[in-house]
Amino acid sequence: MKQHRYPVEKDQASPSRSALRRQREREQRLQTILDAAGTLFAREGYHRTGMERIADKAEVSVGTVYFYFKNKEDLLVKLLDQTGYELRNLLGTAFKNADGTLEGLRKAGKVFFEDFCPNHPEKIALIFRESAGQSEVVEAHRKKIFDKLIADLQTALLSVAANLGAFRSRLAAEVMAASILGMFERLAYHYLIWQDRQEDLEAVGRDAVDFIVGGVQNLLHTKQKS
Amino acid sequence: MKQHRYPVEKDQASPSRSALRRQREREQRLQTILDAAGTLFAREGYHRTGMERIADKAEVSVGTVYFYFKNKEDLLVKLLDQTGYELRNLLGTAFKNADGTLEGLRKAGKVFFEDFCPNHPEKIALIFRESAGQSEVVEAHRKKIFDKLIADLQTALLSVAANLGAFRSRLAAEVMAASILGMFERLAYHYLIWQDRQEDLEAVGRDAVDFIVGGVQNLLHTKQKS
Amino acid sequence: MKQHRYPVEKDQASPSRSALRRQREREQRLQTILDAAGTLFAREGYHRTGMERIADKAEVSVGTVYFYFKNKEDLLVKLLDQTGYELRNLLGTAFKNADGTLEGLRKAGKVFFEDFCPNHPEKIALIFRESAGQSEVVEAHRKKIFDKLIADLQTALLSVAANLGAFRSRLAAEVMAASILGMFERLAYHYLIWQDRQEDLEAVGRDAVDFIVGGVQNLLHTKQKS
Amino acid sequence: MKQHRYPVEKDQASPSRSALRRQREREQRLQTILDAAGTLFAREGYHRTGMERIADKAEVSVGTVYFYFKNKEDLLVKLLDQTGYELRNLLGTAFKNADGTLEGLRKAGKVFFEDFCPNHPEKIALIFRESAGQSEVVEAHRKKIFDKLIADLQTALLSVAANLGAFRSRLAAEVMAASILGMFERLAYHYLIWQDRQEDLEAVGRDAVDFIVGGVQNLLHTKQKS
DNA sequence: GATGAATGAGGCTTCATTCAT
DNA sequence: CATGAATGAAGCCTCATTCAT
Repeated sequence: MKQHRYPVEKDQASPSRSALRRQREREQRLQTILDAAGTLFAREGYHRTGMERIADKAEVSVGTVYFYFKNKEDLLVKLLDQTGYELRNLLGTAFKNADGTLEGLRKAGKVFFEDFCPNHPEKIALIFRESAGQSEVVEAHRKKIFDKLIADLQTALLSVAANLGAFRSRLAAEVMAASILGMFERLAYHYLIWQDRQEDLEAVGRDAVDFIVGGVQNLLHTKQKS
Repeated sequence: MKQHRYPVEKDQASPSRSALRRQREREQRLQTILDAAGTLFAREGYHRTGMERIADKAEVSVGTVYFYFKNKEDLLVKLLDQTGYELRNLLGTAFKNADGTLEGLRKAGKVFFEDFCPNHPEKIALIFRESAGQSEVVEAHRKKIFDKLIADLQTALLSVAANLGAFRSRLAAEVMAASILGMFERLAYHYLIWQDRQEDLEAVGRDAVDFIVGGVQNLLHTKQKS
Repeated sequence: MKQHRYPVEKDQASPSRSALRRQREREQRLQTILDAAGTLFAREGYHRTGMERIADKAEVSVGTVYFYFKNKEDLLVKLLDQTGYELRNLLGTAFKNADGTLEGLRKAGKVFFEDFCPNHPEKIALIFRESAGQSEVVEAHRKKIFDKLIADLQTALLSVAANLGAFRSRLAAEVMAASILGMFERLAYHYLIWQDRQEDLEAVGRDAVDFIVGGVQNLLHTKQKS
Repeated sequence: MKQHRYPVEKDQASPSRSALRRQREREQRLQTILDAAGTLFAREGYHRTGMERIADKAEVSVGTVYFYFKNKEDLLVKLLDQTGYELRNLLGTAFKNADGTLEGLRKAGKVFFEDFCPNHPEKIALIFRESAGQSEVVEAHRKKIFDKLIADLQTALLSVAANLGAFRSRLAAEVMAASILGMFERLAYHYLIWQDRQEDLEAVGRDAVDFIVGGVQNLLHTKQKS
């Protein structure tokens, strides 16, 4: 069954020029469709967006959408995965540039609120709203993405702890990681989607990071008072 | 066209006994339907739950559901409002019993993670998943609920600040309020819905509260005690 | 899940008059739809008949068709079963009126070619053409129907043998039963569907029966020469 | 518009060697596609088999299939014709080798049940199931094939009658011919497709032939020997 | 008030066929 | 000749909502 073949590298040693071009065009078209779907899902909602609308916006036929994607759900899953990957990359890079100190978290907050949010509000809507509770498959991907983000944050927190003293409780790192994600989620949604206060995002990010830093320090052993 | 009359109090000075009984039965039935819908929405998802399914579970006919609720969306909105009201009450009570100190936040965290979460996991699913991005009307209600919860938290934080010194930034209180809500949301969802770790909820709540306390202190100008 | 409820007897001791009427109307409507589908399937072919056409012909909406039948396949299966049941009844009755002799077969042939064929050509098309190879489920029902018809014929043949002497081979009865069914099938199809020679049906039936009688006798022990 | 040229013999007096090779390759490819389609139609059903599936199995592209065949229906028609031709040849040969006596029918039965059936079950499925009621064009070809088979059988029966005495009725020969075809059809389908009793096929064929012989004799005016 | 049969617009998906490369 | 991406009409089915009884 040769169905829904995603671009595969040719086995040939040197693919012909035209083959390369076709390959490129294929990926472009796939991304065009994905973008169209992403925009519409964020703007109109997953359920209220019909496949025909997506095809129209991507300037292809319905059949073409189905040539590149198994079904509507597949479209959402791919979009979700792409966004999750992007987000992880973004935060992961921030952590790497300042490992072992709280500087990593500061950078991550800054890049999230000052870069990601204003530039990709539709991805915020997608990952934090449209992908919620749509189907078992989508939910599974969502869980995986969130789990990975939490794991990354947890790792960053543990490397901080390695420098500044252990955490006071068994779950502290995991709880903080999930908390930080929750904060980012609700703050972005609150200031970007519900209220349109892009101009406040920088300040929000600063306060959020300070809040996080205070919270993290309070869960370290070296600190005494609570 | 038939109007959707919701149960209204009789204007009579002293309603007859049978009128009272009817009134009570009416409210009971309404709540039965609401409960059925809530359970199904949380378990199967809003869109995958048909009106007939709800009627069946409530042991009434489809027509009856439409007698009590304008439409399916109305069902979700009512459910959402009810849950929001409950949550606000719960947290508001916690704040009142220890106003002006961080003790209010501690109590709120405790009651949320140790009472609300384990007893109403379906309400967590409803308010944090099923009500997300279903329609403009639902989203508006959702926004209102979240705004109120944030406002409540903000008020509580400001009364803390009144005791312990002002916050360092204009937005601090609002940001912290939204952050706390986001934390509760993601933590509850993470530990209750995605993983089934009810037994950890207490510890999670403790760490979350400590995290919050640290965060709040870090955003105060003067920070001595809690 | 209270879906696709077929008319069920009320549990009440004495169903109200209106309930009885509704029940009757329900069965009538179900049959109306079934008839519409049967006619169209036979005339246009199962695959070339859309659900909308069926609904139109039955003067109901598409939704109503789906209220009474699970899906298009269900429609075909019910039709097939009904036809199979009818056919079995018809032949079975013929056998009963003359058990133990070849007279049963004669009667069965007569009733098939002179009653069933001219009166229900669309059922011939349905059972011998449209139901062939449409899906696993349909094929299973088809097999069951044919198996039963063959079993009935076999029983009749064996009761003949009980009178006139055993068959010469282990499989003889089964083979003859299937053969007779095949004969009826192809003859009906040939003279009724492909050529429109209703006027010949009677003669065809007579010859067919004589052929069968000769065949049966030739497989009995009592006869010597082959 | 492109025309669908079927491989035609070159008009040249002596085609070049390479032309010959090309011609051969063309026919091979055509047959490969036909075989792929035949297998899939028999196994999965005509409607449930997509053109892409056929192309895959034949290891060519969809476009290539359309180069050799006008459309999907054409594929089925060609397959059907091929099978019909094969079957006629088979039976015709049997008749020729023993003309004028019932021996021809015996041979035909033997070759059908002992050669054709076990070796080409997929062709049984194709001619007796998949080609039924698919479209007017297919049905027309099917009718033509059956008509020819019946005509052949009728001829054989009449040559028997010429030896042994006339048939008792005007339609007898035609009825018997159609009957025999129906018997073969249903028996093959019953024992080969529905039940997998290849091992019984020989015995089935013997009984069937005896049945036929008895039947034929019973329709002759004078009946002595076979 | 309650019932549940009926509605029909709208949604997703398939697949035979075409045609530029 | 061969390819396979693109097309889009057509099909099946769901389900929120209505309304006569």
